[in-house]
Order: sequence, then C-alpha cells, then structure tokens
Amino acid sequence: MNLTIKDIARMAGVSVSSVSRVINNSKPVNDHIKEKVEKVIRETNFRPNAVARGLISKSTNLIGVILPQINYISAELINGIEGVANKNGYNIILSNTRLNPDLELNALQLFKDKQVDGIILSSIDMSERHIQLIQDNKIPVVVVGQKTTDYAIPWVDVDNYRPITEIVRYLMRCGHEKIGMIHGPLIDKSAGDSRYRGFIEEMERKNLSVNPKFVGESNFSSKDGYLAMEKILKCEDIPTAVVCASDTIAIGAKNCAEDLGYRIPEDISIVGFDDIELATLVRPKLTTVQVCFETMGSKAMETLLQSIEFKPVNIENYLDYRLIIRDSVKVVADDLGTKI
Amino acid sequence: MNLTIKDIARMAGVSVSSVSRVINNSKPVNDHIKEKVEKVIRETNFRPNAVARGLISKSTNLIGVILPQINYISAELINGIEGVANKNGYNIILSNTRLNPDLELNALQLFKDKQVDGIILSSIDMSERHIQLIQDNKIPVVVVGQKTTDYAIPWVDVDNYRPITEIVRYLMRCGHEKIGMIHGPLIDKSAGDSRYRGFIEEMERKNLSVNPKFVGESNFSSKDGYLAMEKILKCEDIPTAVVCASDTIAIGAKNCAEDLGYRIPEDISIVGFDDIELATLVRPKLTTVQVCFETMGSKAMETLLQSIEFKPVNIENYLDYRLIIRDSVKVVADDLGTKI
DNA sequence: CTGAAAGCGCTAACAT
DNA sequence: ATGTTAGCGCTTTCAG
Repeated sequence: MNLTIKDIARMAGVSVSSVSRVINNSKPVNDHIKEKVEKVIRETNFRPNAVARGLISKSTNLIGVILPQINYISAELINGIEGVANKNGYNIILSNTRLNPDLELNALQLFKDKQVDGIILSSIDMSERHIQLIQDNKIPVVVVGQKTTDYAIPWVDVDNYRPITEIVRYLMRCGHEKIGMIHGPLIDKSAGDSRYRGFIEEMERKNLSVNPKFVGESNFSSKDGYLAMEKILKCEDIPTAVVCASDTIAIGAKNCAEDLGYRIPEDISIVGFDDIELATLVRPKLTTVQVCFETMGSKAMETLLQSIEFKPVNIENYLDYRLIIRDSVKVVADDLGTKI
Repeated sequence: MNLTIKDIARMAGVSVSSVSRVINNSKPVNDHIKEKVEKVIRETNFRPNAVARGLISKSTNLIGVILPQINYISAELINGIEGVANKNGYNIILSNTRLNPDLELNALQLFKDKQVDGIILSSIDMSERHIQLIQDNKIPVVVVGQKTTDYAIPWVDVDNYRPITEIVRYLMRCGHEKIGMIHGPLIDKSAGDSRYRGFIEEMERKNLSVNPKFVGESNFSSKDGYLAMEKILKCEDIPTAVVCASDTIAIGAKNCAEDLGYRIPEDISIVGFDDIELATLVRPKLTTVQVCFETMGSKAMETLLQSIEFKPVNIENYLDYRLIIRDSVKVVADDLGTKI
C-alpha cells in the first residue's frame, strides 16, 4: 500500500511526531533530523494523506459550490470562485441542483458531511428550511444572486433595479418614448421582478406611459424572447425600443424582429442585460448592461474566506455594473448635445 | 460539538458497532435494536462524518476533474460528468489548470492526496510525466479530448478527422470547389492538427487544389477567426466556401465577411464545428458539425465508473457527431438531385 | 446477533 | 528538541 508517516519515521530513524513537525513546520526541529526526514520524503515521494489530516484538523480545504444549473454564466462564476479559492489553497466541490430546491437542501447536508470549510450557494429560492439548515450547520455560507440580509447571511448580487432605470433614461436621451420590455419570470425576485419593477417605476417617474401590449414575459431563454417579441410586433402600434431582461432574451427578440422584416436598430432598438460574450458577436452588437459574473464569484469567495477566518464580513455586497453602449439602439434625438 | 456515532450508541443504549451496522446495513441487526437506533438518529438528525468514513474505507465518493480552462464548453462537459457522477453517489471536485501543464501535474498529485476515487483529465498536452504520475498513482483516470491509446489509459474524444472530410464532401456536393479553411493551432494534435489534415487530405483525394492563400490559422477565438478571414478576403481571388475548425472561428469569420460587404451565404459559405448554442442564434444559422460535449462528459464518467468498479473498460471511446445543415452554405449546384 | 477493541493516517498534548 | 501516546469518528475483525 501507500507509505504513511509511520514508514517515513522508521526509514528516517525518528519518531512520527518529528516527521509530522517537519511536514507542517509546526514546531522547531533539529536541522539534523529535519534533513534526514526531508531526504526520505524526497526519495520516497511521500505525500501525507489529506483525509487523515482532515479528520483531525477538521479542515478539508474544500469549498462546496451549489449551483442550480451549469451553463456559460455558471462557468464564469466558477472561474471567479476557483481563482481565489485556488490561490488560498482550497479546491471546490460542485453540486448541480438542476433547479430543484430539495436538492439544494441535500447538497447543504452532504457538504456538511464532507466537512467542507465553506459553502457558496446559488439558490433559486431561499426558503425557511434553507436558512434553518445553514444556521444549524455552522459552516460559513455566502449566497450569490440573492439578497439574504434579513437572515444575516452574507451575499453578493447585482443591483437588478438601478441598471434598468439607467437604461430607460438612456433610451429617453436617445429620443425613445414608446418603450417596451421583455422581462423574466416575476416569481424570481432578483433578475425577474426587480428588473421589471425598475422599468415600470422609472417609466412612471419620467411620465412615460407603458403600453401593456409592449410588455412580455419570458423565462430568460432566446426562444422565449423570440416568442414574446412576436407577440409585441403583432400589434398595430409597436414600440421604438424594447428593453430585455437578459442578453439571451434580447437575441431571441432581435432574431424575431429581423425574421419579421424589421431592421435593428433602424426600426426597433433593443437593449440586453448581462453582457455575455454573445453580445459582441451578434450583429448589430448589443447595447447592454455589463455585470461580471467572474467578479461575482471572486467576491463571493473572498467574503467566504473572511468568514472562514473569523474576520468581519460585509453582509451586503453589490456588484459593479456598467451600461455598455454598442449598436443596437438608434439615436432618434440626442439631447446630450454630443455624438453618442 | 457535533454528534458522533458514539453519542448515538449511548443514547440508544447499544454499542457503536450496532449503530454502524444499522447505518450501513452491513450485517443483520435485531429489529429491536435497529428501531431504537433509527429513532435516535431521526430525532437527533445525526449524519455520519464522511471524512472519518473515507479514512477507513479508502473511498471518498469524490471524482477529481482537471480542466485547462472553464468556459461554456467545459460547462457542458461538467454537466455530463456531474450528471452520471451524481446518479452514482459521487461529487466532483474541480481543478482549473489555466492552460499550464505543470498545474495539471499538481492537480493529479493533489487529488491523490485527497483520495479521490477517480479522475477525469482534460490535458492540453499529455507528457511522459503525466503518464508516469497516472500509472504510479494507481487511481483510475479517464482522459477527455485526447487519445492515449498507447499508454492503455482510457479516453473519450471526438473524431476530428472524419467530420471535416464529410464537410468537404458536402461542400463539393453543393457545388463548391474553391474551398478554404481557418484551422486551429497545429501544435494541438486533436482539434488543431487533425481537423486541418482532414481538410487537406480530403481535398487531395477529391483532386481539388488548395490555394494556400485560402488557408489561415487561429487560436479558436472569434477574434482570430475575424483576422484570418480578413487576410483571406484581401486576395483578388477568394474562396466560395470556408471551413472553420470551430463555431467561434466561424462566427468571427462571418462577422468579418459581412463587415467587408460580403453576404453569407450568397457570396461566401461558411461551416463551423462544435455546434455551440451560438450557432443557432446567429444569422444565418451556422451549418456545422454537432459534437455533444455533455455526452463526452457522461461517457467519460461512465467509463471511469467501470474502471473504479474493476469492470472491463474500452480504452478508445469515440463520440458521435453529426453534420448539421443550416443556412450558412449556398447550394451552387446540387448533384444529389434533391433539395437540400 | 451483539459488543469490545483494534486501527485507518495523522496531529498534538504530554512527558522526557 | 524529541518521542510516546491518546485520540479524530468511523468500520470491522474477533470473541462471546
């Protein structure tokens, strides 16, 4: 079988504790012994068993990551998480809950069994049972994509409301007034409802009326975006600009408009949200809101790290965003006095 | 602290071994005892410590996944792996090696330390040291995206050669003869070199000459695809069709051609490879080769499982592929006698 | 069928 | 500074 610390001790003619000491640099060891041990370790390629270490130290250097699905957005998130985790000696262990809240609970349990040092949770809907379990488990948790301030659980999320109000104001400055929106599921309080409210309320504040026929719902997919746009364009009167709750929706909507003979942005302007890679690959390039999911991941991991190390953590962590103006919005009139 | 099996034993008034037996169902236990134990477990919400179990059983139910980068293609791969892993009680632990071969070696070591039950490795370049380490470690490994038949290490990969020959034949049937290609880095023996050779050799077999000016190299990115296409289109004579080694390349090439005033497919036909989601979202929709990375993942995990369970495994695992005909190729002449 | 006890590979208190 | 030893929480012989 594999070598153990005991074998090394025997081969080096010292005690196991001495071996442990040189491995962990935990206590001063005589140079003489140290060299002997290091020599044996080098020659045998010995590596201490991480599981045994974990059993005693209560730390596995594992971070549990719970995701409702694994797509290109998760990929960016994982990239961010993995980046700072790795830099700090942690590995990440993944659980895909396939949009099933019960599996999220399972994963929370399982990760506790496996004694992970911390958990990053992207839940589709934080229930009381989630909160309960998290608080019982006593394992540091950071939530992403949802705001759990009420429960004193640290989170990192985008502001879903303000960017949309900025989009509305930008469209107005470009001369648009008949503005529609294709939003996400309103049950989804973050990317769904908040973005929708941002639109409705900003339109109200600016005294622009929202034609209900200009508003459609989707599940964030391109296909749904296409369908929603189709419905909007069937009316006699159509909007001059449509705000979409995601880039994928926007691209579906764009394809639909084009299939129906409209040109983007000449006939209809379209704005997306997220700034996925696609947004620059599609023609015209999509005007959208940039939110960096990789940053979301790294920020989440950083706060998790602080929590693990018992440092003070910010409960609320808002992500930066930026309106990215590209080619999918027509400038009807520019009251900024500058070329946009 | 947390409850242990010892606490449960005390509370139920039985021995720890009995508790262990009812938990694992490893040996017959008197119903009387069984019920008592189960009751206590239920009431206390006791869950056995997976680390301690791992130490003794030598099995952690963890699968190490080593990836050179995490993007939307990895996301699909992970999806496939995670799906079958999860179904079999395994979790996956991720290592992103950031295109650095040394980090691949590190990850291999680290995963051994952590006593994973198996490893799925996507290497950018399998060196002798990789092979050595894998064979020394004695942990089941399956390689994806590379063919390691020589070393008797099971792999799953696409056939990169044949699909390209099929594309060439398809383009010929559509009436194309002046065909170009934008390939990937030739150092990459799989998706780079093989696809390139498939093109060159099939053209030769069909007695079609390849104009060197119609051939460009790229690193698989859209940007590079754009640049390579730009070079090709600067010549007086241009190809009627361009085969691209990936969809991302194809989309870059398409954008370039369109920016230069060419219409796709009327002026130039373009074919991609991979069939990423983008391929259907872009207009015209991309004709391409479908290879399902999720299937690649699940297949890899399935063979890994067999290896873990000491079942016989196939060393060579080719992935299915399919030519997906969409709208980016113009039918100049159709010698099939049917409408394509 | 049940319980006592050994031990998985390691760390850390305790003694020397 | 070094070695001995007692566990970490669990599974699994081995007796009974």
